[in-house]
Amino acid sequence: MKRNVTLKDIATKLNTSVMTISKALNNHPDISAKRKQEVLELAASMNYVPNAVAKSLRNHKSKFIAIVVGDNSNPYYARIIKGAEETLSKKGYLTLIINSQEDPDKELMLIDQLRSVHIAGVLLTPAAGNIESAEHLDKYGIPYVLVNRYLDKEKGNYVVADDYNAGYLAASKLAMKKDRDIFALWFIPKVSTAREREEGFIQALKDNGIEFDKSHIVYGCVNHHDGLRAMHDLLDEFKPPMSVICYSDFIALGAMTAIRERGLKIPDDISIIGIDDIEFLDYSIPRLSTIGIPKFRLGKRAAELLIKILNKDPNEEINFEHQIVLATELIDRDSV
Amino acid sequence: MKRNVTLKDIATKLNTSVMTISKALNNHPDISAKRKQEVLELAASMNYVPNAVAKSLRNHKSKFIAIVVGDNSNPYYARIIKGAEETLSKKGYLTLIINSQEDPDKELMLIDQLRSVHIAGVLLTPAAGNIESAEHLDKYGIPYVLVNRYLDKEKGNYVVADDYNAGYLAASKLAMKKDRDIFALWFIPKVSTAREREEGFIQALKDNGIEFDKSHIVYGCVNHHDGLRAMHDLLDEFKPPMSVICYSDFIALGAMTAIRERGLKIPDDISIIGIDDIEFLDYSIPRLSTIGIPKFRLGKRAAELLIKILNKDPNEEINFEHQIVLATELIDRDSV
DNA sequence: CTGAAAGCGCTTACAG
DNA sequence: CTGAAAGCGCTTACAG
Repeated sequence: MKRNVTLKDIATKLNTSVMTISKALNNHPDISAKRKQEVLELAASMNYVPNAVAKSLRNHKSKFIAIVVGDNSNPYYARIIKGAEETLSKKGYLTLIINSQEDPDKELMLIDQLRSVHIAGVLLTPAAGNIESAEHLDKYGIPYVLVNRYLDKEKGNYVVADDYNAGYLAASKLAMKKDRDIFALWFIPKVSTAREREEGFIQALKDNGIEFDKSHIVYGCVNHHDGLRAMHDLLDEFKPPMSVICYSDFIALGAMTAIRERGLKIPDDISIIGIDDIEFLDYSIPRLSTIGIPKFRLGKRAAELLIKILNKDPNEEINFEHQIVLATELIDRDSV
Repeated sequence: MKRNVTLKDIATKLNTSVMTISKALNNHPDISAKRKQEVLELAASMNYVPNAVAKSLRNHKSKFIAIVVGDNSNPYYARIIKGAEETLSKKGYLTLIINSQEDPDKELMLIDQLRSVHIAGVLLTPAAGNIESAEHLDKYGIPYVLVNRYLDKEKGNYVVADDYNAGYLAASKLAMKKDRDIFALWFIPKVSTAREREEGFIQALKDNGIEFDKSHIVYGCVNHHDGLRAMHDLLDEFKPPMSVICYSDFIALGAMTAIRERGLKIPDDISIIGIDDIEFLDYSIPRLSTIGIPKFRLGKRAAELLIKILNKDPNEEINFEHQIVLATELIDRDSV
């Protein structure tokens, strides 16, 4: 690694002090216009870049922001990350990506590792509803914003989608098919998105005069493989016509495959709806009806909120909290 | 941000010097076992974490590695990132994610920004064949490994897939359908993957006694939207039956949609094959035949190579280069 | 085996 | 407007 140009190098060339250079470069008022001009030009010609590490050591803060998700290659998280990265990068922050693999222990370990790097802040999607990571961040005074999932609906800073409404809209759509029983392929109930979506869909059914049979919900579906298996299990036990509401598009994708493998037709035999609006499922056959979750904006808004918190006047008395809930919408295609 | 525990805090409690603490914590030989034990216990009980920023300033190196890609939310890159992150994280490195948006200017700017943070190394997928970013990294002495695309086949450190073979395999498969002309929906030729895949497919056709008509290749397809539009254009001009080789699965996805919109059948009217093996296309109808690119391993191997370079003995005379090419394979499904 | 000195590159507070 | 001093937390020599 070659040595970078430092303030001292510039000062030496100009026969002046490091302080003068620092002031010129940082728009300090106590500097003559002439000096400033001179310094700026030389610095540029020498390809000077400030040493962020030294700054960080001196100021106890950095330009690093970590985003913690289950898996960056899950298209859902990938879009959230993109939204966050774009905003952060524009504001001069660098984005650290941390995959928790939905493992609370791993997540906690990684969060602790962040303590050592003067991280400016964290965007956190808590693994499996894990509350400890957030507690550690609080304990060490690292600012953070929860994204996608909240831990306590009434507390802290978070940006989530209106998951209750997502569940409500999905079930309302299915409720229109009066001739079929309703089943649900679901995620792990510990997570806020799973609980909210479930409450929403049960309420929607109630509002449509349908009492949901609690034994018709299959928990523990994480990915499309689970959706496939769970749908087959369902079809072993129950007969079409039926309706299926899926916690996620990926689960729906697996379920659709199972339905096809059984030689059944969508939506003739089985109506199915997903949630998330994963882009490429617009290309499935039939095109999957789903609920749009603004993934990119989830990341973007969370990043904006975090930056706002970081720039907050430290003398400001009110320790404000922001609980932002983004709207969700029905994307009605051909599977219901 | 609360103040973290420092060496000095520990030293004060133990009535000794900072140096002794540092030595105890870093397995320095010059320290008594008793002292060491004592320090280790106290440090743990005080929740001490070393200040990586101070270390970095002192040692001129950090634990940050940046991965530069076009778009982290593209499933192709997302898997490469995952492979890299997993390896880096295991070795104690933190992964910075940088989206170039395939814009060479933006990429260059971001790379320059990395100079300021004592970055340990970079994994680079050069935007649109941009050579400047790599030159800057060379200039500033920042170690890097190219991933997915190379700049000069004979030079530098890179990990790529055998794209020539990918093109060769895809075209060989299509060549079996003797009754139809072959067309290609392609990416930008500046990029090594595009050139290699093209050379491979043309050679395969030659080996099958087919002279490829150069006017049958449509360049400039980046995503599925382009694939859709390009396929429609093709169908305006040419009549099925025909075969289409697509630079990527995403382009193929768009093309398949266009074909469906025209009321044509795959593979009866049109044979189509992709490259990349994007996971969910296993669920398309019909299931897309494609060429498997080991995306995860691309990221993993590149990360491993970079770490090897970083840990290389600086006195070692030979400045070794590694040009790693990972095998690709036909994934034969139902679209040809 | 222990520790005082110097320095990584920068900025804050202060003196001139 | 200019600059000498001190310090952020650590480690590399080096002296005892």
